Amino acid sequence: MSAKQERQQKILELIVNQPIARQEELSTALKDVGISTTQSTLSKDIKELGVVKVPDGEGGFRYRVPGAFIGADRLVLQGENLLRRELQDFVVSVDGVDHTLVVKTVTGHAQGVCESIDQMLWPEVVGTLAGENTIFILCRSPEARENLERVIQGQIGNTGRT
Amino acid sequence: MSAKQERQQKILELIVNQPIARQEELSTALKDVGISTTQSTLSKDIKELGVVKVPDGEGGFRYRVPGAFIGADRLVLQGENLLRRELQDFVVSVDGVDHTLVVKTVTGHAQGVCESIDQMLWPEVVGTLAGENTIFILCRSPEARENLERVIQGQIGNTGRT
DNA sequence: CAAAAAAATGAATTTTTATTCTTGACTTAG
DNA sequence: CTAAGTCAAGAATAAAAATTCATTTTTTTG
Repeated sequence: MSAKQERQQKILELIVNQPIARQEELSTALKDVGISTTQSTLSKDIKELGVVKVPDGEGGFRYRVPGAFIGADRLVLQGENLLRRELQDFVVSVDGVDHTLVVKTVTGHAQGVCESIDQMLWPEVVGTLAGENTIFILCRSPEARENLERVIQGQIGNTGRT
Repeated sequence: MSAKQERQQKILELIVNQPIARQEELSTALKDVGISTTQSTLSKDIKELGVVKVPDGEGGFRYRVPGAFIGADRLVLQGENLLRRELQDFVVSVDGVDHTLVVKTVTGHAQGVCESIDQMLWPEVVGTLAGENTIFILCRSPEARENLERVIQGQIGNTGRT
């Protein structure tokens, strides 16, 4: 596991388990765990990981991993993070015409990927249907389809891995 | 409806329907709709609304309303926003001891509020149980309970309304 | 193994966002 | 009606986060 991967993994763990409001704080927390890095790098990590700064309802802020929870001892992905992984790992191709986007996956994974896509509740998505290795995504407009296509293509390319 | 409410409503609409990356952009978009305000005010609105800036997967950012989608023509709340509304509208009292938090609601709404609490996937929550007007929330520790209690109390107080 | 290419990193900087502080409008109690 | 209090808003500022650019490290490939 590369240094980057280790750091990013640790970032997720720290963020899930304690309220961290600023990147500097995160830097300090990482230092306590023996990982020393700069705000600059953390900003990039945070972007790659899809980590997000949310109002905590007490007048402050807190970084959150949208959809990650601690299962039996392991950090389990959900939502955007899960989807990103799925897209990276299982998607074979993305294509589409007019209102409809067609995503092909490794056989057996269309249902799973589709489920995650549904859960994103993208406003531009009207409905989805998955077979064994193909997903149809009906979008509100051809432009919406293009957008979504671009987003998914982006996720596939931009792995955040080493 | 106060000016503030109108503005905040419009902010949600704009953010859901178009990619907005910066508060200045939002300011411009609002101006186009006849609402003129400053970045300063938008920062406060965004915090109150729980709106969040997320990486868009294409190298940029976009503001999102965590869990809001367009139902049949109306903006429908979900997730944090729904929960906030529910807490504001239905919660009667919040109390607790040791690991367990007890939330009382208007009769008939415990299930609904509990559902939203579950969906938040708060790491500090071990499990929940709802009756008709009472929710039990079992937390990982008494401290976690205190935190959660504070968060919920905060939401109840901090209405974001006028 | 060496050279070339790609990726990762941090320092410095720019950009963006949050907050503070002040002012003015509106509300309420006396 | 007026004073005290609350709320909303913006200007200025402080704080935080993103980006650029130069450098180093790692990986790939010949």
